Formats: sequence, structure tokens, C-alpha cells
Amino acid sequence: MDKRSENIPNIIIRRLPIYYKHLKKLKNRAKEYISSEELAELTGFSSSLIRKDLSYFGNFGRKSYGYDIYCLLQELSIIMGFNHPKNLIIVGAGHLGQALVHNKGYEERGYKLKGVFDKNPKLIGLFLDDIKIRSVEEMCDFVKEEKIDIAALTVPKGVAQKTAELLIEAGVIGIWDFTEVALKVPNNILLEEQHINEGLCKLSCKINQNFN
Amino acid sequence: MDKRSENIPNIIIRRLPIYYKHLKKLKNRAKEYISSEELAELTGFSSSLIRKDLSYFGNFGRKSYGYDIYCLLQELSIIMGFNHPKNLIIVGAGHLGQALVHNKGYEERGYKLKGVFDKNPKLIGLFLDDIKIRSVEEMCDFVKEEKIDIAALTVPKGVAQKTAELLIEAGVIGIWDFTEVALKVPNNILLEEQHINEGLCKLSCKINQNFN
DNA sequence: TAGATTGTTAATCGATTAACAATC
DNA sequence: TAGATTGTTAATCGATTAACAATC
Repeated sequence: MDKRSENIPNIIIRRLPIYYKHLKKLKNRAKEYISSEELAELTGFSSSLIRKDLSYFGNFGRKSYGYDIYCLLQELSIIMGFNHPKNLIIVGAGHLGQALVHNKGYEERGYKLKGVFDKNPKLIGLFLDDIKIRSVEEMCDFVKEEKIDIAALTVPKGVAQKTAELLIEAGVIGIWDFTEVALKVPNNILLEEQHINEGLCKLSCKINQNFN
Repeated sequence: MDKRSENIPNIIIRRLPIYYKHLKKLKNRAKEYISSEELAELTGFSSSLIRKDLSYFGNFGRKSYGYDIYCLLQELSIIMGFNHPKNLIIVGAGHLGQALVHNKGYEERGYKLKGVFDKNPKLIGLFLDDIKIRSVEEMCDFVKEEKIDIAALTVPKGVAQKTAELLIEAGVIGIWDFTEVALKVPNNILLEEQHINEGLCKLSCKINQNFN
């Protein structure tokens, strides 16, 4: 079996989107190749680390040239599974949920936004772009019928755990959690926590250091 | 000078909000003390690591009892500088910017949301809760006059770098960046990147591993 | 006192970097 | 050929864990 499908160390996984982001900016440039040294300059990681990370997945580089930007983007895309189609729903159509409907990042990463759910009758039936807000009552059936893989969770804290359990029961394999609650999920379920306010904590912490 | 104000290792800073989050949930419980072992269970970090992290800042524990939950929360709050007041603006009143206006996490961490800015004339003058959307034309003066410390950046990618430069020029000391652009900022400026779609990358990556 | 749990040291583990042979 | 740059090994660095004396 290909190295790509084995258990990639988390520490490498975290850097892959960063390599990807920087390479994408270079895609339309005249230059075809990029050296690990140049990529190091862009990302802030050492060239040594970059070569090591990439060599984990295969020999993508060409000695004395560097890495073909287009090919490397393709490879990263495959490694991160962007070519594997995934169905997504958003649960909670409050301000954050609505903002997520308009996020432009889904398609490129292989996600298809299939639905948005809320329990507020005033919201149910409304359209956000071409996505209809549905009742949470329909959520579980929808997950089963539409083979939803991932649910973005933007519900109030109080119902976060219960909603997560319903979603898992219905068959989602991953939760993209925005609720700032420490969800308990079985360990075969993927949990990606997007704790927005942690950013504020870190900034506060660092401001405090600078001025004491 | 107090240890608290020295350069806290980043790896510790990252765990502080997590300790804080879990302790806050216990604040109103009958139990006064928590052991590192119990906190380990909640956070997933080892008790050894937790004791080591906390001892970096002082001796907050009490042998054979554990840590006083209330006191520890207070200490963490001080370490992270939540008692230090900070002024915040949001630049870009699109869907995400609007969602951030409604975020409930500011006050507790010492932030005061002072303003929201956009360049769209249709939005300028509107109110989101009690916050008026102002023109970006006013932004720089506002930053100076209101002594803004941090700007949340939710503008389109194309104007991200330029807007960041204006903000820094005007005097902000930190940028809370939601633009998914690799901003270049001087190294005395704090940059906290909230790259929302990286969560989707990681989820995609892990789904791909599981099913290959 | 016996049991519990901290704070800290030493041992271990894992991640990063330096260095360089291979080779384009 | 000389110069550039990869892929990989060994050395280093840093973070985590194990263990335990101190002590409540």
C-alpha cells in the first residue's frame, strides 16, 4: 500500500495546507520549479524540514531543479484527499452558520455543501444563495439519504453535545466544531475544533508579555 | 520581574486557553479543588505535562489537594492578560465580519469591540447590534483616536495586504487575520491567523487516510 | 499516621536541523 | 565540468513523561 494512505503524523498534516497555500499563489507564474530553500523563505519552515516532509510521501523533487510547482500542488491535493468527494452540511444558521454558507473554500477541497439546518421557524425555508435552510427535524434523515460525511456545528453551546450525538448516530464521520465546547465523540469520529476565540487568547497573552 | 511577563514558550501558550476552557466549566461546581490527574482526563494532556506547564508560572497547587479551581482560573486569566483592556475593530463587514460582531467572547478576554469598517456604501451607516458600520476612509483616524490594539481582518484577499499595512501604519499592534492570505507584517506586529479552511484540509486528509 | 498529590529532576521520546553523498 | 539541489542519515535540540522526594 502507498505511503500516502498510511498514518501521516499529525505534525506533518498541519504543515500540508500551508505548503499548499503558498504554492497556489505561484501556480500562474512563469517559473516552473521551486527549491525547498525558496519555499522555506515563503513558509518560514526550514528547507530541511520541507524536504523531509515531502519525502515522507515520495520523491517529488528533481535534483538541481527543485520541485515542479504544478506537480507538487497535484500531489499535495491527492495526499490531502481533495479529489475524494465529501458531502457537508452546516448545522445552525445563526450569523456564523450563514457566514460559512458563503465560504469559498469547499469546492477546491472536494467538499459539496448539501444543506443548512436550524430550529428557528423564522429561518426555516429561507434561502442563502441557493441553499435552503431546513428544519433540524429533517437533519438525521437528510444525513442518511444524502450520505453526509462532515457536519459543521454552529449551534448554541447548550445543544452542541446533543446535536453532535444525533449527527454521529445518523452517520457523519467528522465534525467541524465551532461551538467552543469540548465535545465528547467516539474515537472513530473525526473532530476538528475551530475555536475562534483561542486566537484572541493568544493575542491577549502576547500583548501582555510585550507590555509587562 | 515576574515569570509571568517573560517569554512564555509558544507551546505552553497554546495549551493555556484549553486549561481555561475546561476549568470554566467546573467553576460553579461544589468541588473546590481539581487534581492534575482529573484535569488530564478532561483535556487529554498528561498530568505530568499539566503540572509542568502550571509550575512554569508559579506554585498554584496545594500538595495532596490539587489546584483551587477558582484561583487557577484567576491566575490563568492574569497570565493570558484578560484583565488588560484591549480595543478591537473589525475590518470588512461581509458575512464573516458580521458574524464576528456577534461573537460573545470579547468581554471575558478583555477586548472591547469599538468599530466595524467596510467600503461598501450600502453597508456604511448600518448598525449591527449597537455597532455602526463606518467607511474604511475613517479607519486610520479611528485607530489613532480610539487607540485600537487589534484589528480583525475579514476583507477580500485582494486588499488584505494593503489593508494590513494601513492598519499597522495607523498603530494597531496585532492582526487577527481571517483572509487566508499569507500576510507579511513587521516582526513587532502580532499576527494571529485564523485560517478556517485549514480545518477542512485536515478533515479531508484524515478521511482520505481512513478509506484508502 | 497513611494516602494523596504537588513540583521538579532525570530519562525518554520525538521532531528538527546539519551535513553530505547522489545526481541532474 | 561546475554548480545546484534533492533525499536521507546522523547529530542536535526540545518537549514530554516517568519517577519520586517533599509535604499537606
